[in-house]
Amino acid sequence: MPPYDPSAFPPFAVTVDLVVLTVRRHALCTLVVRRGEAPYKGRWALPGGFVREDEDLGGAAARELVEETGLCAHDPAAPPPVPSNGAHLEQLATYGAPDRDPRMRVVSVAHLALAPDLPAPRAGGDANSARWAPVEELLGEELLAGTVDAPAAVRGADGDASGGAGGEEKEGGPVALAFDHARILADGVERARSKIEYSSLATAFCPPEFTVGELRRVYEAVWGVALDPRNFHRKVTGTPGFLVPAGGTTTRQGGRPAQLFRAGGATLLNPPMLRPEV
Amino acid sequence: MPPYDPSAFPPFAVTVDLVVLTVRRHALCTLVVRRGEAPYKGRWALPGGFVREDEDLGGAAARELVEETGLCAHDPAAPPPVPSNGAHLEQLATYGAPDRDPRMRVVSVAHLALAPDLPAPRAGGDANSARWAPVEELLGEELLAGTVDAPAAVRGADGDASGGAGGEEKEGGPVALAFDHARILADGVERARSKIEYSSLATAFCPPEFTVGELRRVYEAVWGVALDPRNFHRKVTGTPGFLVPAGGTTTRQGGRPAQLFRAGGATLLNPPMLRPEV
DNA sequence: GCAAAAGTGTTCCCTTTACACCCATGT
DNA sequence: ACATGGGTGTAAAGGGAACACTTTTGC
Repeated sequence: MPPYDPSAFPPFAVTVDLVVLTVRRHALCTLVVRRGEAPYKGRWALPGGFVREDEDLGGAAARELVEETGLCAHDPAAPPPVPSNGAHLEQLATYGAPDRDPRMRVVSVAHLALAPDLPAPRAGGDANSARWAPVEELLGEELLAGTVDAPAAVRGADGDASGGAGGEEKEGGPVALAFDHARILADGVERARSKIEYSSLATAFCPPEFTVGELRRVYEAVWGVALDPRNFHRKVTGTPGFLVPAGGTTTRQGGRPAQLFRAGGATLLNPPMLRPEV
Repeated sequence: MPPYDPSAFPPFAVTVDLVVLTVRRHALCTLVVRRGEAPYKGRWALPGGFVREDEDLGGAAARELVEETGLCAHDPAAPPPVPSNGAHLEQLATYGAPDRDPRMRVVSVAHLALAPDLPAPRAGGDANSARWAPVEELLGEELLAGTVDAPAAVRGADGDASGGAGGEEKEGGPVALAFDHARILADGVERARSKIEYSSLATAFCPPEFTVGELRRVYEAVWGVALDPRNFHRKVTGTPGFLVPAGGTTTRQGGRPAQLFRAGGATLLNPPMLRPEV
């Protein structure tokens, strides 16, 4: 191993990118911001920014999350600074292909955040430069692709980088995310989909007090399947420590009043919730 | 987001560190190298090195793996350059606390490699500066600690960094790994332990052809439990695509000749192998 | 009354588990 | 013969899937 002579290793810029997921109107959505500069000017991108000189990676992600959404995440690795607001934040993966940013060598440590339904994003005061986009809109069939090859949209984006094609995009059509953010988003969605199987993470999508039906609709939105309400109810209420009754009831979903619950202390779900085939 | 002016962001050094796991004599072992320089001079550390200017993160990890072990990893993300030798390589997590290296700001992208039992490590030709160490020796009860707080050994290592305490270590006693490598190793071991539950990853610890009993002993070594040989046999041979008969038999374990198998194409094990409680 | 959502009970079936038992080799 | 590990059979217990049915609200 060479000594740490500054000329002995190449300097990198290190950033954090955020996959912030939430469930809105029965659909899994992610926060995207519109780029104001080249490359990929005018394209949607995941929020993110540079890691500061004296900042931990998780701290940088938590800071970006607050800046973009006002959410205070509950990061178990960094308890002192941030008051928990119920949101979940964890490291996802790191992306560092040499050509992922045409300007320079950037390594991005992507983080995954799960948040309850929020009113509206605010990106530095500019309202219409940030939005909650359904992931299905951003990732067509790419989600089904394995980790073997880069998704087609990313390869295409590389081709016309900073060109005219990415000028202004209309809502409704399929949008291609900037950089390799489609890959990052797909990885984040897959992480969330698999992790709610065996953990209590799905409660991070819910408000502090929620009903069993609301929790079930989270699973249905994230997995894109329909679950049997009766078996689901038995499963989650029968797992000790998973849900604790909050005391009240609500009829905000219509029908018979439903008991309100809070997330219990149990973080692992054993045996896991089974995701139906196809 | 500020423009990519080199003065607008702090420069980082980016390294890859490797958690190379193997099973030797019924024990889960990892590859460690002895540090020849301060800080932590004389202490054991995970192998690793700088990411080069034009190199992918996975490529850097594969290069380090070859340099340290001669293994050619099968990285599904980078098929063209490296011929597969059966070893498994995947990204683990990224560690970037500001003070994790006292000399400068270093972000390390840790990777996890699983390898079959190898004859002996060679670290740049220096034989006794690298060894396979049982993970139980390197991590006492820390494995049971959650991700909440840093393990005690790491905090202690920070205290007497580059001091006299780490001069020469005898074999047999508990050793404290350099930097935050105890945390990285613990995370890697936990990843391996959980991932063999629901994937065919345990076959990466075996030679190309292996018996059901040998595969079972891998599970037993990684999990540290005893499994019922009969039920294990039924489970793995009954899962379609998991194992394919190689045609021959062997008596290298003694007793009745056992059928030889290869790893099948099935990469996911469903339903998963259940890890016994405690 | 009727629709809608919340819960409960019950049956069937598949998997896991535990263990009795037999098989094929080395010494 | 006997120890050792490989492999099959079988019965009991547990959990998931499917679904009939009751409960409690709003309209």
